[in-house]
Amino acid sequence: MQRNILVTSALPYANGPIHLGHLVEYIQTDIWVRFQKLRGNRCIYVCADDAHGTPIMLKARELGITPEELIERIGREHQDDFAAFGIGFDNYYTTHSQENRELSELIYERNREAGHIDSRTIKQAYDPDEGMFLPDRYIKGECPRCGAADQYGDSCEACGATYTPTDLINPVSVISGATPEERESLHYFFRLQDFETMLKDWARSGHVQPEVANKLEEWFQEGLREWDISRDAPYFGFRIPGTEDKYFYVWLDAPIGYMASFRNWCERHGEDFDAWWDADSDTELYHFIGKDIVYFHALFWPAMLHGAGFRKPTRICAHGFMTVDGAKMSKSRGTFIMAHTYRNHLNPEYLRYYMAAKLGSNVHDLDLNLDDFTQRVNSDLVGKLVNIASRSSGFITKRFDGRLAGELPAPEIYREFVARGEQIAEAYENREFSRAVREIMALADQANQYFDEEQPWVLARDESTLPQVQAICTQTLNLFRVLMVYLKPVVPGIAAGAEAFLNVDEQNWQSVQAPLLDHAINRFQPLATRVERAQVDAMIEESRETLAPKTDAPDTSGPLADDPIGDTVDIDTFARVDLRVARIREAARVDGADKLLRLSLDLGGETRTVFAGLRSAYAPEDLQGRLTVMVANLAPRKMRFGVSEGMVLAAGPGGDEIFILEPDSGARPGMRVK
RNA sequence: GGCUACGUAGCUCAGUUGGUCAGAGCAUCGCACUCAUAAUGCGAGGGUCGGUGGUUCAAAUCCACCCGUAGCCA
Repeated sequence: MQRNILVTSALPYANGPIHLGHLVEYIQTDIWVRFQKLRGNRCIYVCADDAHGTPIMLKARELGITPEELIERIGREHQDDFAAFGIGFDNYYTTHSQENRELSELIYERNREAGHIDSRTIKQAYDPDEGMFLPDRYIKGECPRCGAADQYGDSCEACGATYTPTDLINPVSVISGATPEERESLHYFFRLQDFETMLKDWARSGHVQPEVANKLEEWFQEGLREWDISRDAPYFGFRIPGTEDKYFYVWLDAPIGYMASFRNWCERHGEDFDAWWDADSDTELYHFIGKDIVYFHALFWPAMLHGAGFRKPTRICAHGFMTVDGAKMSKSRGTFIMAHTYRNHLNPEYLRYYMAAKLGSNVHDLDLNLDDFTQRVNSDLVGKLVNIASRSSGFITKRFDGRLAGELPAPEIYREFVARGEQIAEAYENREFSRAVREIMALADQANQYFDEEQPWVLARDESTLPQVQAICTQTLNLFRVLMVYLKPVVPGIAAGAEAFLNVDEQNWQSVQAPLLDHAINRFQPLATRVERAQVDAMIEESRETLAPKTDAPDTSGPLADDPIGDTVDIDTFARVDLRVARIREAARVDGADKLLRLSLDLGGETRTVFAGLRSAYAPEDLQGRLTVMVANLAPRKMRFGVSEGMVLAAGPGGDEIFILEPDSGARPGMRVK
């Protein structure tokens, strides 16, 4: 029976380009969708740009254009990248659409009528210069617990404390630099707690992965709380009906964007939208998302839908993040790779294959190991798979005028290949792509073994055994055809090349039931070429050049824009800061502190203990023995872990981008820096 | 800090309910072959399954604690 399946990927935010981390999700989703279509199911894949919110409003202002112009421009870039990676959306739309406005209002109104919306006045930080309320991430100040400078309004990256912006010491608006005031404002809330019973039942009945269900259990135990769904003007989004200056929070209309994109598709294809979204619809709804947005998709989203009388998702499929060579993607290391940079150097089909070879149905992170990538693509795709056609087609073309034999010499092997298709299909269906790829490659090994055992190149030397050569190659090419169909969801481009070579129409899962016999094929041309490590290196180099912190002209989005040069000070003020060269004698992690390292600094006659927030960027052993610069006359500060007797100088925004200062060779501990 | 996961050969990963579970691919080494994009086939070496305790006749597999890694804390 044909299934009707609606599939979504999370909406990319319209303020920056697509990178390899994004692509894990779109490639995973696309493989599943292509598999469903290949199996003969009706599967519609929709997505959209997530176009609303404060960051987009501010980014547009920074660029001197309207938000509409910004999201239009970014949307085009996104779609261009997706097309290059073979992501076959049935519809790609934007959340800034009439359909989305109508559906957002409808879902809100229905929930409000059912009593699931509250409103009340809350206090919030307000930027008097900009005339706007400030999200937590747009306020910075000193951590109230450990005193670390330059921390965001919601949590401290140095000590991990969480708090509200009003707790910050010396808070400033990131936008204007003004000191935020506390002001009152009326906000609207979605009563998530009304849906507790329904959500528990839903979460426990197989709609999410086990790991996700565990996480949801934890949230249930903490108790569900209402969710603030409104934001004050100015805001780029949809105004809440019945208000003058309140807007829907971007996360309210983002998932509704899935519906809106689908409605847009329905209108253009004459499809009945309601049949897919009514509470009792028998269609399936799959959402592929990253593990970071489970809360929105497995709690808020089903609750909102339920409250508005719509159907709930069939399945939430969460995946992990991508790392490169075992570490978080890093701009300075060149491993923060944009989709566009990748395709300047490498074939997108290879990334699809590599990801498929490592993706399971779990939420584990996926590591792109660059050496492994190169070897795996060359070995599996070129050496094993494509090689089957390459090594057998020459005989057919040269000796038999491109014609396959009339029957298979080993039909039992062919039947086994066909039979194995069900296990492979099951793996695809359960999103166990790595298992599917393993099975396909095991069959590819079998095909190569068959060819080796039969030794057609020996038989070709004798006229009398020539018919056997044709039979063997016919068998081998038929095995190749089966394998290409099985791998078609992963590498659609290579599969299309194989179809052209085999001179057949577009293949589907059923096509392999009957072998290709007494049939003319085309001359073989390389369907995939080997990857050279130099290509990978060139890609990394380009990433580094494009994204590493720049030192030249001021950039509208560079460090100077984010953190403008401070007020002028006179030389005497500066001279009061006593900077000294110090050697790092010891560096060690601090138990209980995620961000800190304990450093023993030799000042040439005196040793100081300093706690520095370097752990996210440096391993202790990398620091030992190095020279650096410290503030030697900073007042000691008592911390939870001991007293810090100074401060080490470092640059960078944080995370893995922290760079300690190091004097030129020849400097000795204790020397003054001036 | 709390929580959710993860830590198995040099690398990337499989290992359903505890009992041929110590495996695969790649890499390395040897042999064979020459049809093929130096591709393929056969074979070999390599791991006290993060650490320490515990439960059990039996643990990579269950429990506790510790170490390391990632993410979440609305």
